[in-house]
Amino acid sequence: MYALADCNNFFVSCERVFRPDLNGKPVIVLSNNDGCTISRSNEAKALGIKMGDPYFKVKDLAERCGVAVFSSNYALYGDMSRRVQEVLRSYAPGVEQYSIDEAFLDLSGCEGLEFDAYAKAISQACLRLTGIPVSVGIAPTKTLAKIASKLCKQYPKLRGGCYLHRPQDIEKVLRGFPAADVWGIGRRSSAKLQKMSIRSAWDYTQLPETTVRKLFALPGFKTWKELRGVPCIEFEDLIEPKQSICVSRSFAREIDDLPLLSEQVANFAGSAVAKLRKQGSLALELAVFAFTNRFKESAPQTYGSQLVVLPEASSDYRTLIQASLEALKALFRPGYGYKKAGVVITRLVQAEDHTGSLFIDSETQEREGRLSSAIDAIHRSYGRESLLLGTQGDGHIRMARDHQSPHYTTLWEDIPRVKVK
DNA sequence: TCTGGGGTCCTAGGACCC
DNA sequence: TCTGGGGTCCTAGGACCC
Repeated sequence: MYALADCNNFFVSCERVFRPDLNGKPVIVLSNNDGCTISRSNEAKALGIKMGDPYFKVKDLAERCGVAVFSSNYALYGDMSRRVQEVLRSYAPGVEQYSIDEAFLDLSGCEGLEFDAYAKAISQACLRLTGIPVSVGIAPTKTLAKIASKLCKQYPKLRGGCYLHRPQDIEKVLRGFPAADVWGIGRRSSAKLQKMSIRSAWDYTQLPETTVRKLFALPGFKTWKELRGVPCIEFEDLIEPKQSICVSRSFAREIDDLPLLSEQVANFAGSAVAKLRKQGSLALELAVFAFTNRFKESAPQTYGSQLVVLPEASSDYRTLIQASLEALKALFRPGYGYKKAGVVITRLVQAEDHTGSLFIDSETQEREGRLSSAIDAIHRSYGRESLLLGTQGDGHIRMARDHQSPHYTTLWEDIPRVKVK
């Protein structure tokens, strides 16, 4: 058996932990730059605010209906997520953190348990110990566990826990569950199913195997089997190092000059390197991309990306930031207003597995390594923004975040910033 | 005026080999 | 009209997830 623990309206719930006056009221959380709606309370959903709705389109409605609006506060959400995971770990030998607000639990070896009561117990423990409401579904496959957890949100009577295992119950649930809402069936596949008059998850399970394989390939076939109770999506509780790391942002306004854009890109590269170093990897390639505002149809559009193959696998701040600036220079076209840019580092290798090049000056490398480690240490003690390289920006293009809550549970956000040239 | 960010897996097809 | 056959590796892009 697998459990899926899914935090209800997670970002909104995090805000409510410290603002209990907002329980029962409409609340939304916005993406970076206060751009889109990315989390909604049930009351906000009832008002018709959709996932991904641009804020400027729902602002009037929100003001009219007294919706509490928050800018996203990832320091808070990350910390609350960690707390929920901690509770979950006390309930299962294996926990796979699937996303910031979801985790799978491996319940093999727990066969003697009363699973329905267990699901409810996990949910209640999360609420009691973290303040976050969590829906826990238990079923023979991950895909069915996802569905079971969704049922908890639909039916408050389940009190946060649902055990779905008897074939007749599974059939009944799947008959009433839209195929488009199944984990693994996205927009494209839903459209195909729609055309075939396949509406419910049950209809999907009744398609012949060969049809599924042909039309929906291996991923669709796995989903088909999982819905039929045959587990085939593996449980992955080992945290593998990332194969690629991307840091990108939209800007509050368009940027048309290279020096200013360079500062931003240097910042993105710096953040990406910090993540790279944290997982103990080295990068062999780095790419920079930048593009104009695609919603502004009257303005000339451009999209540029540039790859740099590094001479040697590296996790050195200066090397990678330098490379990102060279790439940006190569792709930059004057006369365009860039709205978004990013840095992607790929071809990652683990530092301990890496065989160095015969032709590299190891003394220089050693010095670079010590410098980057010193930067890490300063960041750990005084915050990520306490020390920047001279090429990095100091926040000319501030992100719009007009509604951000305090960082209730984490440090460093108010440390004054020092720029060292 | 104002439209997010960060990942993984799979597959078709191209390049290359003999 | 007819244009060998079979294999591997790599990559870009599609589809999906939150």
